[in-house]
Amino acid sequence: MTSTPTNDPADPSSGLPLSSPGAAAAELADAMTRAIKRIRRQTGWRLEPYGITPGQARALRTLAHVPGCETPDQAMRLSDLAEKLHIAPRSATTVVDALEEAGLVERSPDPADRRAVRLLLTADGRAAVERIGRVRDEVAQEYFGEVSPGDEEVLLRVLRSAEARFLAAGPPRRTAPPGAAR
Amino acid sequence: MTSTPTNDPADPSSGLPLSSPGAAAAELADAMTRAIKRIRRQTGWRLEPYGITPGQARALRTLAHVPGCETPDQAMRLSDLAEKLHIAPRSATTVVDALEEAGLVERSPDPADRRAVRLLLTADGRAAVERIGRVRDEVAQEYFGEVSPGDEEVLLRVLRSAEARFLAAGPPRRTAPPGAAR
DNA sequence: GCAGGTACTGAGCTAAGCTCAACATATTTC
DNA sequence: GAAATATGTTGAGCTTAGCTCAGTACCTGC
Repeated sequence: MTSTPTNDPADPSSGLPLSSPGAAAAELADAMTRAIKRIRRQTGWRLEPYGITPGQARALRTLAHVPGCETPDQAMRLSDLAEKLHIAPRSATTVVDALEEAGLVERSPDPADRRAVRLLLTADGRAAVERIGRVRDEVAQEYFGEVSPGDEEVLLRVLRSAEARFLAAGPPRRTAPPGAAR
Repeated sequence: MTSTPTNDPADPSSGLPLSSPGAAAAELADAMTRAIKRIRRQTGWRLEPYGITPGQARALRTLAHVPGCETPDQAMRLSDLAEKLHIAPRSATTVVDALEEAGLVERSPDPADRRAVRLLLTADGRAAVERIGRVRDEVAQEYFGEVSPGDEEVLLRVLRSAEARFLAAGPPRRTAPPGAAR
């Protein structure tokens, strides 16, 4: 076995010879991608019987995340929701339409800006959020439950610091770099 | 720490006293979800100038992943690709149509089964795979580059063992549990 | 040598996004 | 205070990535 430091990424399930400097990091990303994909799939399946789609679950969790999510002067606006979900405001309208139809949120006029709409969780909405949380915890527990507390702490620390560094690096760029027009 | 099992849905972006048994695991899952989302977004943006969509990148990587991916008797069949991508065979047809149109793969008759089609990477396809790999490594490196080798090892070990346990637990169930029809 | 299964594809559908334009309301400017 | 401009939401219509169902070509077991 060679002892060169930066190759042999320990084949994940077979493998090409990888040697580029980010290969180990990429493997980390791949492993996380697989884990997350499975967790999301499971979670989606388990919420299906309740008529909650993954998109709705995301939206509800996002809405519930803001402290005063039941009072018309603190709850999110539709455009805030859109931004948080990384979708266009117009798309958020459709999401909210469905949630309102299902009785999980309520559009309420913003007392301070009559153009805007505040999105209040209904009682059913809160129940749904709780159910989502339970399912999410349950699935995550099944997947990561055997991880030792120490390892868990390492993971969280690493993920948080990577996240912080990423966020500190400024807003993510979306436009293509200059030279590379296809 | 209260021991009531089901309250405090625990906001995902700051550490709080967590109450439900899977909450810490769920936080791990959330942190990974955010990381992966950012990485995928970045990767997608950086491949855009080359006209490679995320779906194509996934398909190409999957195809390239099999050893004899250039010889008509070892390369993947369309149905294998579908299975690996978790999409219906009919949808794989469309994906492959696009890849073939772009000159990245070639449909080749299976010498052993004239119903089947083998998907060969063209030279351009191999170049694309390499580009994808480079971009992926680059992005992952930017995100996880500062993680110490020791931590990296912990992460990989944990992810792999969780994955192994999950896979060992049998094929994931897709059907809803009996009682809960909505 | 044919009955029934398997591999792919054509036609047509859905879900979840998008843009563009319209409308009502806010805010700023003169 | 009226006009111009900006902002929050929605209607109409499009795109993308998936789906099912049915059809055709091929394989295999009897």
